[in-house]
Amino acid sequence: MTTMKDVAKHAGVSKATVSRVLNKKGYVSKEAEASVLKSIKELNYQPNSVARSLYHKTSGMIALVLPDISNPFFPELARAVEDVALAYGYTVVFCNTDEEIEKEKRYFEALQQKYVDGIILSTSSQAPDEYHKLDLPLVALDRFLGENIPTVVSENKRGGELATQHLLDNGCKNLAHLRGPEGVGPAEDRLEGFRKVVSKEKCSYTVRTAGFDMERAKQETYKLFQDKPDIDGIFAGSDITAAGALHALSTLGKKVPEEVKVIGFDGIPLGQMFVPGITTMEQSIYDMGALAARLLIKQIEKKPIENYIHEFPVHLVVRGTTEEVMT
Amino acid sequence: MTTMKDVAKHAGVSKATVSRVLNKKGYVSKEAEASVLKSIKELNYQPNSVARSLYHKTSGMIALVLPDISNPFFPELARAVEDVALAYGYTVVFCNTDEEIEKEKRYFEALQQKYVDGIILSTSSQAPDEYHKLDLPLVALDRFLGENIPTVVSENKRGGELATQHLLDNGCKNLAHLRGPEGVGPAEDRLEGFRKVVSKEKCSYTVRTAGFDMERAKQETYKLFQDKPDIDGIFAGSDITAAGALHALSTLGKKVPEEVKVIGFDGIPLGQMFVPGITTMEQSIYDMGALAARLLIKQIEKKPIENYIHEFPVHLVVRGTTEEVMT
DNA sequence: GTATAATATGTAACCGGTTACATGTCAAGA
DNA sequence: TCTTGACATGTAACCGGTTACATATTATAC
Repeated sequence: MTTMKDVAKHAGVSKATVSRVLNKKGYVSKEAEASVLKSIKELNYQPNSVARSLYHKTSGMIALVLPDISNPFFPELARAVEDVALAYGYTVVFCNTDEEIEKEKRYFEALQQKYVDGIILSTSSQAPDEYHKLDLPLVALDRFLGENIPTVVSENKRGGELATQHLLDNGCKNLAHLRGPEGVGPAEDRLEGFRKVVSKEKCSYTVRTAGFDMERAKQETYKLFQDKPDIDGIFAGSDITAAGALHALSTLGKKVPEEVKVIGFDGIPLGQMFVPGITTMEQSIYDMGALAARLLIKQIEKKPIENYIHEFPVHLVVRGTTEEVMT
Repeated sequence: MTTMKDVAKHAGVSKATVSRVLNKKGYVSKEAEASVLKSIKELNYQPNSVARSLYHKTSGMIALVLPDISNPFFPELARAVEDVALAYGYTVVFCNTDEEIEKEKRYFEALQQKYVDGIILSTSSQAPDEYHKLDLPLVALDRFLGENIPTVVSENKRGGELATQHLLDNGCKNLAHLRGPEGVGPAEDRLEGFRKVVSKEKCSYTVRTAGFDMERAKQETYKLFQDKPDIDGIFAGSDITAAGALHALSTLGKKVPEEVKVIGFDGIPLGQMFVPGITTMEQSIYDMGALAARLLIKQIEKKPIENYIHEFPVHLVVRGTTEEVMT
């Protein structure tokens, strides 16, 4: 590896001058600059970013902390973050916490020691205070961590309302909501939306906790129909949950959408791969990830942030599980 | 941030002694050690890994270079890599190249400047020589890059054979293979397996390129049945491709598995979420990722590697798209 | 009792950049 | 002609660790 010293010697100048050329800072004569640039080329010099980090106390790295990249909701988010990061010259480190506090803490320690410039959090295991203690630029993505942390979320409550309304509009009389994990913001908000609509419309309903897990959703659906065989509309807390429900319904011999209608949430690609396609409340997953990354980089670069809460609209995407549509 | 200097002062020793305590290297008296440890606690000192990196020319980071994390094959792989990395104290940086040489090159530059300790490559855009020039520990994952680069792959050819044979065993007479992208190793190997069986069995067959893309697979399937309406068995190059085919078949009104049987490849979770479940050649995705990470770390830590080529067996998982099974 | 080895610790250089500061040149302005 | 400031460049300290080397003390051996 050629270092700045080598370049300096080769160009017949001091390290300082080389540095000035590289950073376009301070005064450098045309001749010196030309000479340095030539030497850089000839020696194929690449500045060492670790040395730079040490001095500047920044690393050009941002971390993406999420529960589990193999949950299909996250890859697209991660992809968006990485695309934006790349465009701005940042590198993305990713951390799967499985929502375990211990793992999260270990990551935070390691990340701080590496001078990561900021963190995007899609988990919420710890108390908000902990996050502030980090004294690092943060962005909350798909979670809410506190007033003064920039936040990017979907209109989950409204989505819950719209999804529920969609079932009712399609003639469902007995609704079930397979809700996401307790304590997880978006899941709570979707439930709230569901509650709001069913109580206003005074229709019969039930709520079961299915996490965001396909297998569990399947089991809960079996139980659900054991208890309440007349359910004709299911609002699943996620598309994965919907897939689980559809599985169970298929086994139970219930026809979708004729006998039971199902709507999911998220708008992950899985939904349109399914046959029939899963009706869902689509989130702008990629855009959310991209915005989160941009908000983080803004903070890192000390640029002002106008809004702290960014709520993305959700869109009803009607597919085969609620209406018989042409494919 | 407290530094070693602070700790040294507080403990009444020199930086060198603090370093010795931290690294358990060289001679340190019991008293000095106790004093240093106490100071470390009291000052809540955390060593700065950037400074350490600068001296050691290593970073404790490994990079995972893949085409696109939002391709459902990769999240599980990434997860496995990250799990192992975490266990060994490494951090994972991830890089989506979209199989573009330019992107890949930019990443490599950035990674070298950051002293990444090694790279796991699930892409193959560049010529093998380029990879050797890096002079960094490498592991090829799901791709073959050269004899002397440790490689972790599935038995793709054998998988192709087994999948094809499974269709024949189930009575298919007119086969189609929706092959993966040209030039991509696993896709070529699966095709080779397909060819081997169909030519031996002398059955009618056709091959279409569908990439690993659902929409394209759908379109190719439409075209396929336009040309050859009597196709009764489809070997899709990936589960995503299979999903696309199933979509098209549903639209075409072809009954699966009665009229047409479909088998995919990969064993991604999508397959079992589907109704009917997608029969597939299952790869040990997680195990492959985990092994790749271990092989990389072995190289980084200069431990001997016994085998350079690791071929994981594939397993036929029979689901609803080839046989009518109980769910 | 002296040579020798093991133990203990500090000093300073180094990793590869960045930059405050000192110094020097040269041209414009008084 | 002398002052002043823009321009140019080098020296050295610094970021926060690590370690070769020097030095000092104590224990062991002969």
